[in-house]
Amino acid sequence: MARTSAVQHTFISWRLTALPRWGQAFPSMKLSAPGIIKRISGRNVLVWFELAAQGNAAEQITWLRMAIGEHPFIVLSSTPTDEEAIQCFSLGAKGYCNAHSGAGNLQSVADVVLQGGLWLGPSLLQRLITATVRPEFQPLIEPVLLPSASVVSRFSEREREVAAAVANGLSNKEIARQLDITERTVKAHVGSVFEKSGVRDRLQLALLLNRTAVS
Amino acid sequence: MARTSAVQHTFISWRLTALPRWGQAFPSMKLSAPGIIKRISGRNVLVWFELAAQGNAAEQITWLRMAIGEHPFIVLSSTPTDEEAIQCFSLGAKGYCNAHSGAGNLQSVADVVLQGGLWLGPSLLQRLITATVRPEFQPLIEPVLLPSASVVSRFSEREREVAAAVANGLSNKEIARQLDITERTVKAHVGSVFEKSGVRDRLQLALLLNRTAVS
DNA sequence: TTGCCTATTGGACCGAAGTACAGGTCAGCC
DNA sequence: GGCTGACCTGTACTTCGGTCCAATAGGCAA
Repeated sequence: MARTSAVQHTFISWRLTALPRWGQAFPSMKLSAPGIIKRISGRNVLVWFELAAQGNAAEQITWLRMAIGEHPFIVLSSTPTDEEAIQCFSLGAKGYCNAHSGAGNLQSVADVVLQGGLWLGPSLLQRLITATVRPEFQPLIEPVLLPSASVVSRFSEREREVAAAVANGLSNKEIARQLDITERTVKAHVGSVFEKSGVRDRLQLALLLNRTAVS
Repeated sequence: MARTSAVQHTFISWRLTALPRWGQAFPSMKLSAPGIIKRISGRNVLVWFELAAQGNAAEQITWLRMAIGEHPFIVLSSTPTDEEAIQCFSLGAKGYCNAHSGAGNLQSVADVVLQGGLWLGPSLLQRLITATVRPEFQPLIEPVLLPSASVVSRFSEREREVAAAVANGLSNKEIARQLDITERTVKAHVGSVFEKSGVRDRLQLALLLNRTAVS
């Protein structure tokens, strides 16, 4: 719960009434008005965006995304509905919850999102479950959990094997033993995997393949 | 139910004993051994992957994904558990079910997945439902994507910050810049984080915090 | 005050990771 | 036959990661 400390929480809202609650959840938070978002910099930024009651959600979020770039964002709605939630997720939101949620709740949401998850909220989750029985609903989690298949497809057989090993945390020496080749050869494969996937080291590769990374 | 006809079902398993059952469910199915998956081509492909009893699931799936690319896959386990299911879903599985399921059951699973849904299985589904109804349970997705809360809770503030940075793939030098401290100090924090969480290097830490493989 | 924890830093050290340059075999293809 | 790509290995080198042995300083509690 405390791990949110390194994160810059930026709330974007017209209202100020919820400010104390937000401040309680994240002491280091910042507040911006929707009209005057400046370029948000830094690595660990989490944006909380409260939908204006009037106006449609899609328009507001499209606009928001242009303002904040690639930072993950969570949508707060004072009149949440499942339809609106789905709309938000399809526009890239990482979370959707009631604007009147308490501090503890917000922290939970943040924790989940910062770990790369989606925060659905109980109601929508219920529907998602229903959807496993009633297939007419569209997938929700799909876009999040999927892999970087496009990158991997360019690996050779051997490269795939070493990449998988790296993604599981093995050292070069261990991979060498496992595949019964020289550590030197492992390095060669690892190197070309880096090149093909455009990462700089094994950690980033692991994050990429495990679909976690942010950078 | 009918729409499964156009789909290429590919089963990947060491065992052959279940073959008749699978063939009954999907007459046009194909079988591959895990060691020799060739590039799977075609549009409508659904991959069924049976976990080997020994060896961890994460490793097998990471490997699988690299072999099959973007095709959706369903994991079959002869000893299914909720924990393993969760692990599979977080690695991109579209379904998780008992390897001994009957033909009719498999067809249901296929239907759901082909409609874009997720097949959770009754036990996990039950857990999700319970959690949505009884709010005193912690957020659902949390235990899934979230961490080793027990480990993290023993970190100090600073250690949490550097741990988070490491988990996001930053180098010591970058972390130092970001936190405005010496690289030497970063090393100190990183070191004590390793000790507290019992991992040997930053890659394993990243995997641990991101809740992926363990090996 | 004394002790403990935390944060900070230094220097030295060593092994792992990654790169540059150079080779070698083997298969398929024009 | 030449060409190409995947695979394998070697030497040598630089950089990074991680550890050991220190030290200083602030906060907090017995």
